[in-house]
Amino acid sequence: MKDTHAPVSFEQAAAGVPMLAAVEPDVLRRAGQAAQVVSLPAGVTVFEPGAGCRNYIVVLSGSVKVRMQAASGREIVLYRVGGGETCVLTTSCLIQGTDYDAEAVTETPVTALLIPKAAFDDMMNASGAFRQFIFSSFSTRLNELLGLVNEVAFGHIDRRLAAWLLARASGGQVEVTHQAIAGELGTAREVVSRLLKELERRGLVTLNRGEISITDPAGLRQLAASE
Amino acid sequence: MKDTHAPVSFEQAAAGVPMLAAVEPDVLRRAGQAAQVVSLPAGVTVFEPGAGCRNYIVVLSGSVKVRMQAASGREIVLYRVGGGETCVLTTSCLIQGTDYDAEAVTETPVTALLIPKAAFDDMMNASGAFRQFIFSSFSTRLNELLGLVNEVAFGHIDRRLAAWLLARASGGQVEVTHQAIAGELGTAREVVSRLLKELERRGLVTLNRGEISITDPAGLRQLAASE
DNA sequence: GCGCTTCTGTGACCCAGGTCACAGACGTTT
DNA sequence: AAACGTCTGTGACCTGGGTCACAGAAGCGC
Repeated sequence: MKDTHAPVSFEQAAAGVPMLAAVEPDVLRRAGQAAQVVSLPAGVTVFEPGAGCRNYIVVLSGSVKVRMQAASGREIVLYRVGGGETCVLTTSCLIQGTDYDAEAVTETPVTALLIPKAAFDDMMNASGAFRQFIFSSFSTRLNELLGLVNEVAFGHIDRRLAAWLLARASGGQVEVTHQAIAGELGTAREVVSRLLKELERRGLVTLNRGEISITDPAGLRQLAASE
Repeated sequence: MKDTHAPVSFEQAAAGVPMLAAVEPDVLRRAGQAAQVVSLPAGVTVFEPGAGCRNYIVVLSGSVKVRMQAASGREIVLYRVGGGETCVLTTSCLIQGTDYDAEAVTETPVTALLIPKAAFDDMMNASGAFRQFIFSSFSTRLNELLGLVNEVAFGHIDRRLAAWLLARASGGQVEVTHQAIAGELGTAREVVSRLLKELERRGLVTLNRGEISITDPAGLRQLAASE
């Protein structure tokens, strides 16, 4: 599926999401009646702490990041939701009827499928494939979060920084400000600047305003893997 | 349900777990064929990182704690599973067919229901009530873990200690060693000792070997709630 | 009682990383 | 090119909390 032409119909949308494509046609048809496809620009808040939730959400294209904010203003990214994925927090709120306690922001233009709670419940009841989808999403995120707990509780920031750079670099580059990285990792900008400079000194990366290039991926990987 | 007489039959066991009692009788009967009730003494390792998983587990009585261990040997408790609850990690491993990456240890004698994967799958397919059960477990744990991430990333240990004491004290008392608390919170024993002494100085608790008494719950609560 | 093990208390120390306060550097706008 | 906003680099500093190294205390077994 191309990003340039966002799908407009539910059918096209569902076809582009493997897990949905596996859902029984009649169930899918019913869901299609109630569902809608929306597109959002980058930088939009999808939900905030305290908000309720009445739609199940499947991201079709683009990326949404889900983060928590401390009272101090510091923040940490919990996970991101990409094309074909869903946001567990939403599922969770939907199922339990509770409110969100994190916030979500689009980081690129995003197209997404909104499925009202009633239709969601119907799918859950009627389709094993859909349940499978929901469950694996849950499991995956759960494991990610366990990893995050581990990292945050015992890991060092230089490690996490290295890992983050590797994970987010495409073509050996990342376009990002130090401030933004700080927000990802849950630390302060100065710390990121210092650590990055240190990495540059060691020849692992080169720094330019708003952009970081990885010059020694192996070295970075080693750092990221060190305990 | 009393702890003193652990249930011996599947029927008795299921009856004691509200969420299972809601499952359709015929589904439950099928599951009962395959399931078994086990009892474990305290201090037994239920699963370890890297272990696979072939049974769904419902704790009937007692308590199991699930924790992660860092390479350094420091550890942190992720959550505990009490009577009528299930371990999401197990569910997750079962669904995804992946291995555990944490460990679980009984902290009291435990009775539990083991349901083989095949029977579990059957229940999932056949019973909406069961699915409901699984999903709310997932959601609940997920939220707990989010809270934990938040705490660990931004919280201070004195706060967490205060909260922990309040959560685990029964009758204003906790029987626990400082070492054990350190393992709960993911810190070092000396740190716990120091902080506890400080709390005692402030008149919030009194300390005795292997036991902590809360003398000023309100004060502790205030500390626990402070940002 | 005596010795062991398990807890607890503490001082000394260290270090990652958070905070503050600026100073440039770079880009953009006008 | 002047001016302004955004990024980045850095020094100085502070502090929470982790580490080490012991020294008592408390309970336990003999």
